[in-house]
Amino acid sequence: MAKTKSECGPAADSAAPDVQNTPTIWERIDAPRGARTTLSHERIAEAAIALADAEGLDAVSMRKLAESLGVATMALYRYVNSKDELLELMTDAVGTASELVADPNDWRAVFREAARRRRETALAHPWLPAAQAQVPTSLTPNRNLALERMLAALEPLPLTGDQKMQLIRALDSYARGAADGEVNQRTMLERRGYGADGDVRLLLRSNMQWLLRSGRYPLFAKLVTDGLAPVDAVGEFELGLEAMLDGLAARFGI
Amino acid sequence: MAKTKSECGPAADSAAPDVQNTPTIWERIDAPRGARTTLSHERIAEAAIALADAEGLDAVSMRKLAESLGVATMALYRYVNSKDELLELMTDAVGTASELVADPNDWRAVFREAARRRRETALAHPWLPAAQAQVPTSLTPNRNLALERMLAALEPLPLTGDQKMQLIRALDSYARGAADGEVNQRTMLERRGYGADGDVRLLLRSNMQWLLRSGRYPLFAKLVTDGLAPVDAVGEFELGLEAMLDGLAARFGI
DNA sequence: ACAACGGTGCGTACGATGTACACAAGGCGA
DNA sequence: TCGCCTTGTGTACATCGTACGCACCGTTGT
Repeated sequence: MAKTKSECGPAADSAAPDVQNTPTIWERIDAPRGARTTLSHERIAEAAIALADAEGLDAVSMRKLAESLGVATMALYRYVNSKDELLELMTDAVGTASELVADPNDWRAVFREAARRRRETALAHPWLPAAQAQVPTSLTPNRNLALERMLAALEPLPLTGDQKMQLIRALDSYARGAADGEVNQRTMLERRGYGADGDVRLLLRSNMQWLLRSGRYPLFAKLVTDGLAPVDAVGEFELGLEAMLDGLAARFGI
Repeated sequence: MAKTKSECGPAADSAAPDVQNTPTIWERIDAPRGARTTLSHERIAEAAIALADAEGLDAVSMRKLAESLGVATMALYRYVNSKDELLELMTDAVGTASELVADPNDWRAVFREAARRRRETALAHPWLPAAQAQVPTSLTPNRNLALERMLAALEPLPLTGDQKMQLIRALDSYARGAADGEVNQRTMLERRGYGADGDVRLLLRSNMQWLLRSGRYPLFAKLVTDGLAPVDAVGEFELGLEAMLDGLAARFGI
């Protein structure tokens, strides 16, 4: 994206500290708005998410979104500076943290919950990984909330601030990778004609011809023909999650 | 994407086994081609990657790519059925596995190498995560090669095929998440005007106003004002990696 | 040597997209 | 009630992916 027409000519000195001072959408979003409020950031995000859930991320165009809101296309631009910002809005909005069930003092329970939530959100909104990859974001309200909760859980432990962040980022890396991977796989299954909750082995089977013909992957081929059990997605996610938690706990002595 | 004009009308029965038999590009790619070969999959992938590296993924349009190859736009479509397939080509081509240095019998060394390679590839081609998210792929030649190598490393161990796959996927999840996260962060830094290898704390500083004004993230705010050390990206990646390896090894008793 | 044929590259055209810009309209403070 | 600033509208343009039909050429069968 970033197809702004003006390309910002002579190029902004990329070393200057206060250059690029464009406030993020999150700083603008809380400002009170004037008259005639038929639209709102919330309504826009909600409609966009509904559209993406129903017809995929590609279907989320400014025109279609505006139409689904009963509004002219350009009206959206009073709330969003670019489509990228719309995506930012969407990725934040799907992560509304709702109530937490984990014991806030049990850090492993809190981390587990955060990881599971991330996975579930991604599976519920399969366009999420693509949106996040297209519009790099962190420091978004809901992500910060999750961060804050994890920091709270680590509060009683004897860790430096840097260590806490390392812990959180490591866990987050796993959760992100696992969630994205799973979405990836489901999307692939769907595109190839099997339902999103089909069996991965169907995919393997349909591509086996090519796999076997080039004898380049003998071990993998053997594995496939010997027969793999159906993948237990939740179980596998939990396994990696526990492995990561164990490994981190051991490494930090907690 | 997937903007094919014909939308495939009456809808293909999504349960039928041999429906959607469109061969992947990987099955077509090895077929011998006829006359006048000014183009090739390799040349196309190479040029596309160069373009993406130089000007970002958005700059990779069929027109620009064709121009950079000194060829008409539509010529590309003799090698690629859609832009999605071009992205598939690109994501596979950046992963050319080159020589392996790890002792092929030391599974941890092999896994480490695979994870590091993944991270390095993503950092060298920051558009990769976006491309992968946009066009779900696995079963691509180079990814299968990596898989094969890991399977080989696990060969001497007393594990079932399913366990091997679990091990590999868990490790891959971490590597993927960590790499994507790092790329994400660098891209953000760049967009905000700090160089890609700038300090994350600059980003925090520039958004602190908003963070502090809403007193919603007290712990995080405290962390930031107390001062965080500059992030050691490699060290942090390695830490999570070792934690994951330890945790997995323990869990599988290997 | 030559003809024909199938694979290769080209040019044009169309619908859709993001968004710049100038204008209309509608609610709030004076 | 009047003005004014904010919100919503309409039009226009560059660019995108790609369908379609034609031109070209290397190979192969005679």
